[in-house]
Amino acid sequence: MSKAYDPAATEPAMWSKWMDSGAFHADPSRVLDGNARPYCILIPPPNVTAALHLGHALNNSIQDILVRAHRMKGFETLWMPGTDHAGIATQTMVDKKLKGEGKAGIAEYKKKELEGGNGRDEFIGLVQEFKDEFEERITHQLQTMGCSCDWERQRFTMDDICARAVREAFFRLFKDGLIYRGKRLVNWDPVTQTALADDEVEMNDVDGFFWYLRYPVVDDAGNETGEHVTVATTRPETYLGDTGVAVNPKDPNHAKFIGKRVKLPFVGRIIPIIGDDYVVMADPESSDSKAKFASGFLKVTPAHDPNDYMIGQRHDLEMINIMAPDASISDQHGWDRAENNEGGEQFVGLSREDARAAIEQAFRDANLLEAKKPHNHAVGHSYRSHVPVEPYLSDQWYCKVTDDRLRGNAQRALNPEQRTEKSIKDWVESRPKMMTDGSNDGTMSFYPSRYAKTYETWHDNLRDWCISRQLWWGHRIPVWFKEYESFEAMESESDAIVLGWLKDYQIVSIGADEVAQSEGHGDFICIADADERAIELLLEHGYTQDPDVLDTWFSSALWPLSTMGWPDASAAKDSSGVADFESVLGAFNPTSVLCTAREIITLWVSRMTMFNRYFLGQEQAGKAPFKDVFIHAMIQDGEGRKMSKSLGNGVDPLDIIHSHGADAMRFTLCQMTTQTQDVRMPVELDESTGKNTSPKFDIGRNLCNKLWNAAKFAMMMLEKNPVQAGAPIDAQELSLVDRWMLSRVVHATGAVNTALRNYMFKDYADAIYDLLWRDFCDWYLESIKPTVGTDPNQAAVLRHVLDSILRLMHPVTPFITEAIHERLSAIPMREIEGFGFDETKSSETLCQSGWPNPDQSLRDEVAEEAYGRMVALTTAIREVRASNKVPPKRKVVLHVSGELASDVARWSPLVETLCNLSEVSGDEAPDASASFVFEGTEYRVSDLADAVDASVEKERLTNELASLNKAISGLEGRLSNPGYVDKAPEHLVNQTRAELEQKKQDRDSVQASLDKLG
RNA sequence: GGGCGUAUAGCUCAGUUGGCUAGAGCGCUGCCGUCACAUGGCAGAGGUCACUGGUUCAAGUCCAGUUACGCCCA
Repeated sequence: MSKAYDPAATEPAMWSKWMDSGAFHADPSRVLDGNARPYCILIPPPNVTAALHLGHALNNSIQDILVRAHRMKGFETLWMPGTDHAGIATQTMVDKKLKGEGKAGIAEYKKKELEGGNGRDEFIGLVQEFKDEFEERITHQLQTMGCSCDWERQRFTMDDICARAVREAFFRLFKDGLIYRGKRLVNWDPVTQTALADDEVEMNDVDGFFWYLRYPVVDDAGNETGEHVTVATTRPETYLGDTGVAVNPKDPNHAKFIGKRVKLPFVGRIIPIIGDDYVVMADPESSDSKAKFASGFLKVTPAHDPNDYMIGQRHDLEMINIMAPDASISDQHGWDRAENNEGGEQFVGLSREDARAAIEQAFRDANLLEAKKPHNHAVGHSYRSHVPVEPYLSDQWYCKVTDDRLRGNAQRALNPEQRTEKSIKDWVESRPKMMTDGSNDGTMSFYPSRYAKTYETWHDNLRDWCISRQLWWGHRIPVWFKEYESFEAMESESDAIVLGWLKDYQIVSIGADEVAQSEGHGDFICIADADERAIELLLEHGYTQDPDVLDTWFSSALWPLSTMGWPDASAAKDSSGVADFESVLGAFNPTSVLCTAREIITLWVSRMTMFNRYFLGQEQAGKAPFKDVFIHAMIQDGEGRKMSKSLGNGVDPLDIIHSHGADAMRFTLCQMTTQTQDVRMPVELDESTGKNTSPKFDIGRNLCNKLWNAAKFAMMMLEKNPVQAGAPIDAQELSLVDRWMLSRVVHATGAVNTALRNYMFKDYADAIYDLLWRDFCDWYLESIKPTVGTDPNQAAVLRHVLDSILRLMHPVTPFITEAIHERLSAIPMREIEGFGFDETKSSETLCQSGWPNPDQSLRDEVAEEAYGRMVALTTAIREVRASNKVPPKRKVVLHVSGELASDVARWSPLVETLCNLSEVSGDEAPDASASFVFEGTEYRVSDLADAVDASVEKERLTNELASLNKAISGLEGRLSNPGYVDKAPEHLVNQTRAELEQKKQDRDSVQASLDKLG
């Protein structure tokens, strides 16, 4: 074995070994036949927009830890891999990339499409290429990290199997009335020209203004009365679409205006003044900025502001859209300028920014601008194009997630212990059927539990989900539309034409409910599957497919279903060639745990829960798609900033693997995964490679090197003194150090199991770090050096312990442990009673070997106590050696008598080895010796050097005396407090008394040594 | 404005149900070229646990408030 561990020479070979052995392929039949318990994790599919960064590395490392540990524990384990098409992100990225290369961007392809060309398909082809490239790159990254996914089952959210799930889901929701079309205000991105979901909007603070505009009051005949009202607004350009002015009816100063009318300057439109509680009354003294800046009059623009929209609904105000899709002022999209024009044309065609300036100027010139005050406020921006989002009236498809069948079931999925008191109360009152036996409710838990609250409150404030996107890259909405001349024509024709041909379909006709505000008459037909003939027929009869695509999260929400072949697993089997596809859903849904970051709770966790429960339910809702949801920390750079390309602080996992190795990266990330919400990773630029790195990964690299060398040494010893065959060894008959080491293995196994069960990844890392480094290397290997070459039982213990360490470490450092195991497995083993492993599925690989399974009762407290005393003695001797500057190589004499002398003799040769003693003597120490205190008694070491420096010795003892006196007075203080003696638990009081006694003895011994020095 | 989180050694973080003389790794200091490992070993220095009150025999830990920072939602 090489002197240092070389990951680059090891990792590819181990990966091939795993792939060849088929170790990662899950067999659902073993679950369905009752031969194994299932363990399943769905990968949060990374976007194909970019390569993975360290956040993904962390996310996937912990999944792999869980998956590998459970595989070794004998679970039938499936880790489902895949990637996400990430609609708007990928489309934008490709557009940018094309432009950057001087090629035609999406605008050109849109033009081509409008002109009757094939622009859409051509552009999608380019995105497809981009996706292929990144899918491959991401897959390569995951595999290089060692991710033990079932790679034969890899999915992509837009592949055929996922597409079938999307169509089926859309159809069923459509048929069940949970998808509807509505003309609503959406978050409109004027650059990408698509609607955005609420959570795709980022709130940014901007320095803006409040403008105070004066609107003249008019009489019944429309003539100005000379009065004015002043509205306060942050968006003066929207005044072109005002259809009312609102006043709070409780407003003592302004309520009298209710019922009057005003005329919009230049526009000429006469609009009513209405009363509405929403309006904030003016209060210049208020600390609330709304009241401080308010004038008491609120301009109401229902087509361009969500709050105004609601006011408009309440008061039946007109909705007038004054903008084109690019957010320029337009009189072609709802504003009939001809009606009462008094100069409004001057603003038409201007961008919203220019219009704002022009309107300010026009009002100022007409003496209608009362004031303009600076104001910092939050403005929604597109998370993609980063421009302010425009509330915009448009026809969109909505998913009625507020329906109890979706929202209610997502809420009810939550473990009742994690619900707040209030919600449990509501639950009982409003939903009496909840939590009855077999309801499938209450099975999902968050780790850490505080995230349950995020989940809960998000649902409380939920609004219907706008699922259509005006994009090209995504699942095309499976709805075909035809407009008819009249309602009668539609009824007679469409029924006759369509009903005869389509087997499974759903029609929603305009003129019914949600679509009432749309103009004209027409049918929206949704068909159940992609029956080519049916689509042809629809096209032949003048139907056209909706040009929009679905929000990416619609397909992501189906991930637990689509990856498992729902709704048609036999079709999935045929198209994928994976023979056992039909058994997967039954065996592995619900999955065991979802590992993700907190920003995803609302976007994804909730929606998967809704869909899984809805689509897998019959009379009652189905099960939640996972039992546990583990939310891990987000990685930030050293300054607490998110890692991002623009900041240049991102780190590619492959760079870390290159410099430190995959295991080192995984271990470090595991150790960083505490229960906090952010972890910091100081990033350094390596000048020699031009790549980002972080010294934090040294810890993992060092650990791997330590393991490598310890294993090298251990195996060298085992070759010298091979394990001898024989009956299982009774641990009680072993030497102290062997019993101690075995006990440490029992302890560590318990700690590891507990840590993993509770998703405490740092605890897992620390447990194996301590086991390997502190217990095994620092103490065990050092202790056995003189005996392991000759003691056959010790060889058996060493063989066993190293094996156990490899197994416990394998989930986090799979490559190096697999490589060492390859050599170790050639060395014979002898059983030690009670220290078994779980059943090994295939002894060919460590990754399929059984997990250590010692009975926790085998923890040897006696050995741990005795060895602990030996360690304490060793430490005391080392300390006195160090403070007297004894060279490490110098052998010294230990003088002990009484009980300790027999202890040391019994422990021999541990103390001699660990402290480098030439002899243990029962004789009185010579004057040239140094003292130390152990368990309240003074002992001495001699032959330290040619002479002992008395002043150094004196200083050390004086310091020790001071610290002992401090401790004694603290303990005495505690014991002299009657409250403590009376109220504290008895064992603690006794413990304190014993401690005080010990310290006093220690102090007396130290004092005696000092006195001797004079 | 509402919610969540964080504040402990120079740095990155642990610290379960209150029992602590507050821990780990890195970094720092000293010694060590030693035959598993210098990616190492031994020893050491370093902390008013953000602040102010409160509860308690006992507070890093529980409660209230303050300050600073971060995230999410309006």
